[in-house]
Amino acid sequence: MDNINLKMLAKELNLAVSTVSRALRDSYEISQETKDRVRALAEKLGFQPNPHASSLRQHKSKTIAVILPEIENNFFSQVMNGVESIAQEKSYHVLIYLTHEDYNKEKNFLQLLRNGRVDGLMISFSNTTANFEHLEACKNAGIPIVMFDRVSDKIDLPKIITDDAEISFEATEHLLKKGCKRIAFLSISGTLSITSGRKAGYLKALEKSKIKHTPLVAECSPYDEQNRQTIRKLLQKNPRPDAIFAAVEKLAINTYEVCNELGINIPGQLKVVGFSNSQAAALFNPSLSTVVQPAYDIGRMACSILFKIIEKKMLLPNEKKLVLRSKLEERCSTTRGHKL
Amino acid sequence: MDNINLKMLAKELNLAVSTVSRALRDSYEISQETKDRVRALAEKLGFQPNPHASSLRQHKSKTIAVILPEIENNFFSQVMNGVESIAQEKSYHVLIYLTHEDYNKEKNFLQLLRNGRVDGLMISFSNTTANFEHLEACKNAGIPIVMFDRVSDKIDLPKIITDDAEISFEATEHLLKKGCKRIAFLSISGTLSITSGRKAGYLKALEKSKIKHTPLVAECSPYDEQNRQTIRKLLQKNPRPDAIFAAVEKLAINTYEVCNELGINIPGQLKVVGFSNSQAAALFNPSLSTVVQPAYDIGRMACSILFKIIEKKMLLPNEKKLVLRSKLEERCSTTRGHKL
DNA sequence: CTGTTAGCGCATTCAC
DNA sequence: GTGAATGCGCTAACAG
Repeated sequence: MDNINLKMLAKELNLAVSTVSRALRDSYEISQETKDRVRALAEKLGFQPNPHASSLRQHKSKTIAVILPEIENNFFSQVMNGVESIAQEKSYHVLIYLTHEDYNKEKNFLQLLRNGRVDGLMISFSNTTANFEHLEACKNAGIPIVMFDRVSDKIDLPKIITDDAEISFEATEHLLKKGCKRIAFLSISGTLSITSGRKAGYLKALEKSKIKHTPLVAECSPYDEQNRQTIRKLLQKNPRPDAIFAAVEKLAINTYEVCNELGINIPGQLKVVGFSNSQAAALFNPSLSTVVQPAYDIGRMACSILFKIIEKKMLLPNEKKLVLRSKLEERCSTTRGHKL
Repeated sequence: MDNINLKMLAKELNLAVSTVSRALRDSYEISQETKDRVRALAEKLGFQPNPHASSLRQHKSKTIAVILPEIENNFFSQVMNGVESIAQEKSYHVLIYLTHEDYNKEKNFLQLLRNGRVDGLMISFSNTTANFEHLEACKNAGIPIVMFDRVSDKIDLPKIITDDAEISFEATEHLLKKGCKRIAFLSISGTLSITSGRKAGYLKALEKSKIKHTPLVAECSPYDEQNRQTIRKLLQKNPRPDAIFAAVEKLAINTYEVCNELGINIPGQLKVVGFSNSQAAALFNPSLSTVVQPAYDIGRMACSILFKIIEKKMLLPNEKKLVLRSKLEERCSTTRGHKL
């Protein structure tokens, strides 16, 4: 029941603790014979070195942390998948923290990570995060950090992002090309980098268009019912928007729900395009045109770069700010159709 | 840059290390004045105790591990969300490990957890897991363990599951009631508890029905394209099944994809019901009838019970095997309709 | 109420 | 090649 440790192995083998330690770590100073004996016994007893002891001793934990706003979201779960794939290659452990869009939680988590618990961390900010002292504190403590997706330019740290403004411009132009004249933009509240990027792309496309209608921007929340209410109001305006660009997956879903409820036909009366990483978007009624982010790759890249920092390798210039490209998938929710 | 530690605080305050340690942990033996002084300085310097040192000393890590087959799946991400909510209440850290349905990875992960890295662990088996020695080893090492969803009766450990057989019986009867006469059952391969439970419910419903057709069982894989191929073959049989019961979310999605491809009308030519925890199932074309599992609650319960074990509290008899109820959501993919 | 001392289990000097 | 001794940073037992 009590865990075996080096001391027990050493006693059993009539060796010194240090010899056993070295043998297990394949030190060149140890004879093959001794290594074999030691390993055989370790194997037999299922010896597993105590990670806290070696972390304490070596000042490294073989652990990284990922701080996310939420996990019930295809984007973030795909990111996690990517992160984990790299961590597994490196035999690292992964701690996961969910802020639920709460700055205070984010702050507390970062505080807990400030003393050796992890060798590095990756973060995507909550939408209530307005200052970055908590991250600065970790940075100053010397912890390797990578930001991804929801990042900040106010901190000098590597970031992995996507081409939010460009792809949003493209998505909005796509709607314009389909004949839309009153396009609404739905996003989560806050001053998130992705929100402003996506909004900028939307505004730029409107600006560039002949129509130049007043932008219709609605800020949403993390709560489905609240968002449906916001969307209901938006769609009951007169004149009604003829398109919605949802900057976040769940808002596209909420839009569909409200349209079903109000009997608004997509794409006849309203065209919809939304950010989404769900395979199921193609199965919606009608199939949803989406902006797909390379979520898995974001996770892999962010984690790879984190390891480069941990291993004190030099970062290439483009690795300090890596921009991956999203893709617009045109489907039936934006097809040109007769109004019903 | 160098982290502050108790020794530095003690020196600065002209106190003994142990006094500082006790003050920070609010020991009753320390005077209020000293506590205040210590805390003020600790606060000022942003002191955070080294977790490895205290874990080593106290033989506890304030960390639990969750071992999952995958995360890109609404069921598991909701479970994670539930787990995390409890862990956060307890101020515990959460390590996540993804087996990707690979027994060897599962085995390696468990091995890494066998020496103090975590205070407890939760696991849902991979579908390639056929023996449980790896878990037994952890159990014998005295690590608190809870199994959830994909569990095994071969090990005497607390399990949180859902009423797979009952709800599958109900789902199959639902299809029968809608007039289906050749119902196929799609599940992932392996000897998973959930697979056999769901299959048993399906078989029992067929058995009980007047029709008693030969069961149509198709085993699928983790690979979308392979599964679509399996489903294609199934749907090109003559006579063709008139219903599919998908025991796992992604297989329902694959079914829709194949139907779109082959021009098979749902629910006209084929009715579909699938396990799914996706909010978006209601937006499918047609909306998908689903078996919804209480995933978030599974996560919360599993984690709560794990903490009861960690805290050495007695488990109530029903906490050793807790069965939560799933719910059948009837939607358009199973409405009675004229064949096209 | 506070200080001294002794490890937790491991990796790393430094001896021999 | 191997062993003995030291300390990572913290907590706890024992004094006083």
